[in-house]
Amino acid sequence: MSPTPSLNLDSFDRNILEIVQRSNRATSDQIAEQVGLSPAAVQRRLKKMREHKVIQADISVVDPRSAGRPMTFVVQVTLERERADLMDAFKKEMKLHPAVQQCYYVTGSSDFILIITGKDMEDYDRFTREAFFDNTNIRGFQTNVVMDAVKVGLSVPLAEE
Amino acid sequence: MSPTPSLNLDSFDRNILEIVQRSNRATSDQIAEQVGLSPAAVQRRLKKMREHKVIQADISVVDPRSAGRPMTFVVQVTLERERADLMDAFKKEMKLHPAVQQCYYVTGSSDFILIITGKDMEDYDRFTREAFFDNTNIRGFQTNVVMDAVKVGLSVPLAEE
DNA sequence: GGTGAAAACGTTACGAG
DNA sequence: CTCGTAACGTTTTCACC
Repeated sequence: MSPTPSLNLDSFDRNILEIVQRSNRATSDQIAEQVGLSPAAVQRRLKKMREHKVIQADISVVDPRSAGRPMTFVVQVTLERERADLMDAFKKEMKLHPAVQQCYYVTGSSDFILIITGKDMEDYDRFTREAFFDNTNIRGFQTNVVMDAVKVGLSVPLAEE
Repeated sequence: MSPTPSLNLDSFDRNILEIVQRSNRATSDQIAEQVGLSPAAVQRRLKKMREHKVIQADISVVDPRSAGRPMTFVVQVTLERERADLMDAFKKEMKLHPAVQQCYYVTGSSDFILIITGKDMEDYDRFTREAFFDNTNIRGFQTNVVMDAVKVGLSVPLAEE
């Protein structure tokens, strides 16, 4: 369940990660200079970290507005029954649905928290019908409209320890 | 307020974005073949989209577990007063705090929704003290512990229109 | 881990549509 | 204004130390 790729990261690796998770278009030369290694060593480490899935992906971040999806919603979903098979079906549906940007299965007041993007309210309304109305296992959901995406990112701090 | 860089994207651009937001390490040759353009044309379009901030960033996604931050929390924060200056201060604090991966200012039952990463519960507890306890403007907060990050990403669908 | 040569890649100038 | 082709400079990759 937790195939954490145990690859021991030293402080060189962490410094490299700190840079590429801000910009993976930095050249090995630039990175090498900042971390105090040769360009080839930087590349070897990056290759290893990609192989071991320490670096999970290398992506371009697209402006949602340019993509014609200026609205973001945070949705809390509560299920009727927490049956494993029904939950798996729900997870699968969320993974496949293009409007779902993020989906977390959580403890607490609700069962799932979703981050949804859409063109407008009507678009969101359509999503809720498709995803929730047909699903008899959904007890209810609560929507928060995002007015300001104060901070958005996937970067993780790598400091201490 | 909304400096959407009006750069009209045609279907070539959208196809290119669709590829690079999954993997920006695809070479121009690979992209060119898939979209039906020459490698140079692909590069030119990518350059333009980066200049116009249609592509906001190019990043490596680091596995939080490898980074020593295996836990994720979704936090709903309610403010005491919605005063502009206090809110701006809170936003600024969230932007700066390394544990805060995402922060949304929302309408609805709560005022802010945060995605927090941490090493363990103790780590999270420390965060709440730092960020919330000292802040007299915070009425309360509710925590959801993430058991399964079903879907995580920043990709936006680019279909229709 | 470093070095250097070879291969792959991105960049740019040019002519054409 | 944008394409494709081709020459050019840069970056990555790989064998070797």
